Amino acid sequence: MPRYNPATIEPKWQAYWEQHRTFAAPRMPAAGKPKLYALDMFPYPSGDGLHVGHPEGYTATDIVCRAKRMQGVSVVHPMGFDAFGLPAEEHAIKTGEHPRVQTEKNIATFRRQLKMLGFSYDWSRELATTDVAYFTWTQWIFLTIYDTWFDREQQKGRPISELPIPSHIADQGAAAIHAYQDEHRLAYQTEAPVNWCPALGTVLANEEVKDGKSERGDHPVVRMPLRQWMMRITAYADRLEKELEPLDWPEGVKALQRNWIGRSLGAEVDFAIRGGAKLPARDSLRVYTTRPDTLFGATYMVISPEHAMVSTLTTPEHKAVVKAYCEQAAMKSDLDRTELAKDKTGVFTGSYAINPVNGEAIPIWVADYVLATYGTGAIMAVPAHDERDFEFATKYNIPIKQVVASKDGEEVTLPFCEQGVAVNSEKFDGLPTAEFKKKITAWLAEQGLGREAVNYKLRDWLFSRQRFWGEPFPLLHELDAAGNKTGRVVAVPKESLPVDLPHLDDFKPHGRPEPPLDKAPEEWLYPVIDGVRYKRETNTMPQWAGSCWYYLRFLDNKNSHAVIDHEIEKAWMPVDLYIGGAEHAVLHLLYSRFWHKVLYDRGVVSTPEPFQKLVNQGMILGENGEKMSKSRGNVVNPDEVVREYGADSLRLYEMFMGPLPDSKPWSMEGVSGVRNFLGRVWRLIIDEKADELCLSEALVDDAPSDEDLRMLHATIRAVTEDIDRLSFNTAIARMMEFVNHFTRLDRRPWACLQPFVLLLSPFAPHAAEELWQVLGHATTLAYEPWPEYDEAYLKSDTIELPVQVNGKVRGKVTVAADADQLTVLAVAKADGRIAEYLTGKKLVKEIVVPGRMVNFVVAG
RNA sequence: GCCGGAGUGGCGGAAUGGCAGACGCGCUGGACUCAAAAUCCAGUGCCCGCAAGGGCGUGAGGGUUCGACUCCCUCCUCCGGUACCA
Repeated sequence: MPRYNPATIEPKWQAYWEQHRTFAAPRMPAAGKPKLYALDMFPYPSGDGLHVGHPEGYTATDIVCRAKRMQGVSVVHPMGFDAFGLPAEEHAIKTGEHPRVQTEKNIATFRRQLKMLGFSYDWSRELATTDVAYFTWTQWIFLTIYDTWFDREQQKGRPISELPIPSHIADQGAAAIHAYQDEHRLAYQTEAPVNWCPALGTVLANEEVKDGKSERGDHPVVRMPLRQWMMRITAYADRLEKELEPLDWPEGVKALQRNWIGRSLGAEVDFAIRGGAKLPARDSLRVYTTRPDTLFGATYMVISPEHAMVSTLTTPEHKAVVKAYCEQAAMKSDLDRTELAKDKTGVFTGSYAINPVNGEAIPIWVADYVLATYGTGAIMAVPAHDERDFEFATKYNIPIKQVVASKDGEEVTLPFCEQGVAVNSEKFDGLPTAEFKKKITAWLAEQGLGREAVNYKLRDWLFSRQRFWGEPFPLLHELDAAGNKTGRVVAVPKESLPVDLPHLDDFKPHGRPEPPLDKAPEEWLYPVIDGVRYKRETNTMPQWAGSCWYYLRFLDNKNSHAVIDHEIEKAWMPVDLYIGGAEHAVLHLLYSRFWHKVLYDRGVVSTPEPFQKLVNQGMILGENGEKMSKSRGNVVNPDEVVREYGADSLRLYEMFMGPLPDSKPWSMEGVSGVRNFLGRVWRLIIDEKADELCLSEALVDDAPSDEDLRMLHATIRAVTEDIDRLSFNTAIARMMEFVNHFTRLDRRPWACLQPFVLLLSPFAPHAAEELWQVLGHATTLAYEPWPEYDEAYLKSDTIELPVQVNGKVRGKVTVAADADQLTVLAVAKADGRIAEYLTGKKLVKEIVVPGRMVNFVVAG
């Protein structure tokens, strides 16, 4: 009867924890105690339910939280749902059911599954990004960002009311001032291309488009510009890069972020224009280059098809060709312009630019290998020292002029893109690249022809979506008497939030590229305030919005007066441990950091960074070593694992598979292995053959032997340290050794087994609680003091040392643990086999590593 | 191409300058049983050997060191990310 049966004990303890609110975290960390904010990346509640990948990171944080509570730390460990998302909206389009219905269902499934796994979340802090009470504050933060401009001098976001207004603007009156402010806000409007699918009557996300066709239905998709909201994340590029440095994050993730931000240092150079039909002499073309030292090798210029000067630079005889080329380029998607079109194309404009360093006239081309959105959208092309320019110049027979030679004077094959020394560069010849860059940049600056410049790969963040199921923007567009937008945008006052989603009769696309909220009822869409008629903003926010700041709301999720209470924020932030998938290494973390920095600048939060320590769990692969997916048929369902083996086994197995950050394949036999371990733990303490649940007869009051104590204290130390290192697989291995040792004994000292149950409890909390109860305790072990180890028990009187001869182990000797080196050497030499190896040889060197080994180096 | 991570028994993995393979799976043998399951005990890198013992061995090659899975150099393979950013 009393076999280890997770199916009964797991629900029992889950109910106990819930009833006793065992894991409710205090509003503020306990005074005088250290705090721990341990956070899981909250899941998107998909219709498929929990995946076995989810509990991996969740178990890791849970183990840390449970151990830390027992170590007297104030712990907050919340969970919630990133619940906006496309699938619910698609379901709504198909069925007419409100996306909220499907979303709530999915959340209920996720919640049930998470509870089934026994995580010690404080469920009273639960939130979903789709809760109106939550997105009220998402909208509040949006308005704060909207109300902020970035002061470059102070490198800080400031209220728009503090934006200095130039007098020539102020002179033009209120409308001009308003427009000027709008240009400087961190949230601003622009025209940006979207993927419009006429057949589906909707705008598609990039990932919904495959080869210019819709993924669903394979209908043609066209790119068309649409009014969109952007976030000026580029203003924070420098800080986002620099403030990454001190964070305790994986180096790989930091590198990814740095790379994504892509800061580069170079120079802007102005090339005067010559030969254009109607060009005044002062006109010039500005380029950005990271290699100003190659200026003497510039043999042509390229502007992107979207460059503002395309038409002015095109001479009449080239007009038709250039126009055709630009139109064609506009049709291409980003993908077509990069991957699919490795072959470079371009057309000559008919104009020439004057190279400022040598006065040479060089042709200006239009080519789509130059991006409008990077640098100035124009380049000086140096085919000898740039692969792309080399390819282009070769194709169009443009001269290639070498201006950098290798440092060692060896011949180089062009294009030569490394650093070297200058040649064919007049008075600069012989200068090493780095030095030349500095000199020429200074010279250009002196001449007023250029200046040092920094550029970023990072682009501003396209923040609007043409979707229903997202947070509405709390913004109004003023309308004139004719019902047209005046261009003036007004924020909904923060006191009037939330702006809830309107009722729609159905969710079918209305067939226009404008967002679905354009279908909203008049009374929602056209509010009248103080006699002025407005149209609401109908774009909605992207899924990122809700996940950008949820870590703050967890700390004060019921607050109806503020995003978060200051005192609470100060006391709990930052997040001390953040665990989640590597797929969020760039965007989620970057966006979140950006919002956090704005909130920091605006005094809402007190730390410059939200996440102090970050860990990415590895991917769990299918039994065949491939990525788990329905199509591969190798998906493991956590419900089934729990039914068959129990939640404790699932938790333990996922931690035992290997190091947390590694990818590792699933193995049901492995699950069965840890299930077996839990059975052994059970039998260590419980009499399985008795009719009633009672302690094993082997459990006795005997004083533990030295060996028992050594095992216990070694286990305490290893498990404690391994939890701190997040090295859960080795912690479990050490507990298995403990169990192997004591299983062999038919008299098992109580004094050793009881602390062991506490060590096990963060990993297999249900089994541990049950054992703890059988051991005679009336309440949960969740706050029992964590066992401490005593060095004294770890020491042994004698130790066995391997003895090497020339680095090969040839014997072992036993010596007193505190034996000095001479004694150790003497004992080692006296050993029969070692003596054999030493006789007749010349002893060159003797090495003793105290407590580790002895090595004799012999010759001859 | 570039950036990041990883290559160790039949398998998952351990050891971050000091006995390679902890722990688990699998496999083999034994105990218990009428038998099986369950459980418990023992063994298990490869090669030679009855054994004692010896040789080989951490993707490949080189180097540093008394000693290298671990540090350095060159290269190969796999996984993940990214790609005309001038």
